Amino acid sequence: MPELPEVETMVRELAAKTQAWRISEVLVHYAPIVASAWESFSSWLVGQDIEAVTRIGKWILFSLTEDRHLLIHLKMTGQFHFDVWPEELGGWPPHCHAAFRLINHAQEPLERTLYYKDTRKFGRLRAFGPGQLNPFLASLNLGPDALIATAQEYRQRLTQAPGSLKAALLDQTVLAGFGNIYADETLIAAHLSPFRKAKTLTIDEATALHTQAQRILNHAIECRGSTVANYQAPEGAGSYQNHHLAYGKAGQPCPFCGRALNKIKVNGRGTVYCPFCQK
DNA sequence: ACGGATTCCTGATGGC
DNA sequence: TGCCATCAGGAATCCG
Repeated sequence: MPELPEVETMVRELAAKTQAWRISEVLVHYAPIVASAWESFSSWLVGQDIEAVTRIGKWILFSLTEDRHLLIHLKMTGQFHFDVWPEELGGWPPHCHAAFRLINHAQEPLERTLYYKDTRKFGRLRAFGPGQLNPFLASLNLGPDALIATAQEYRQRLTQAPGSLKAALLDQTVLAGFGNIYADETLIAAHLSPFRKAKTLTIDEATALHTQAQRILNHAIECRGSTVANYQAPEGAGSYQNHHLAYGKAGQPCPFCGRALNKIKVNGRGTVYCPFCQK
């Protein structure tokens, strides 16, 4: 599922192919994916140039000219790919719900179409006009980015979070970017139990958690993310799933002690951990 | 104030 | 083999 490393990968690949391109036309094939006002959705976007593509936690932000923005959350199965406009394709590609026709005005009439694809249709697209983005972002109340936050910030945020460490890592208002995969991977690498009350983290434990999180998130970005189920970035699948220690490995030996990894539910999320190594 | 269930969705998987 | 139930999960929302 797209978490920080997957979203970061997509953002880099999207930036390379869309930055300085102009949105000339927008089509939406499945209306519920548009979560902002329907009437203004394409009008905020059409005719604007894409100045930057950035990541905010697990959100993807296209910043356009004239203080207009396209903000996307991929949820479970959202992804992007490039192709030609639906009419020229003879219809919509499977599970594609929005199409953005892009032209590069700096060169000869080059054009490409960016498709938003989402099998389970959980993802949402929002367009913002001038002055509208920041109030929305503020309402999300996102914590510091999991990749940028310091060890001290990890400790401050986590020791103020209610509930278990697993719940705290998944809570985007505590730290932004973790999802189920990297929460489990970070916890096992730091030898910390998902059940552990976040408030009880010691300085050393918070430091270890931070160290492992940085190592894992950066390594995962180098691998262009984890491809489990059907995640793909525009340039294809990632490979970090080959480095997973816990996620998807229930019943297999713990990499540290060799005893079987356990799978349980914590706050409704599948959680794989070692009952012996993670304290 | 917390955990838990529910909702949104579809495809993959497992059991019989 | 075929069919139905279950599961997967990000995050909002509601419920106890």
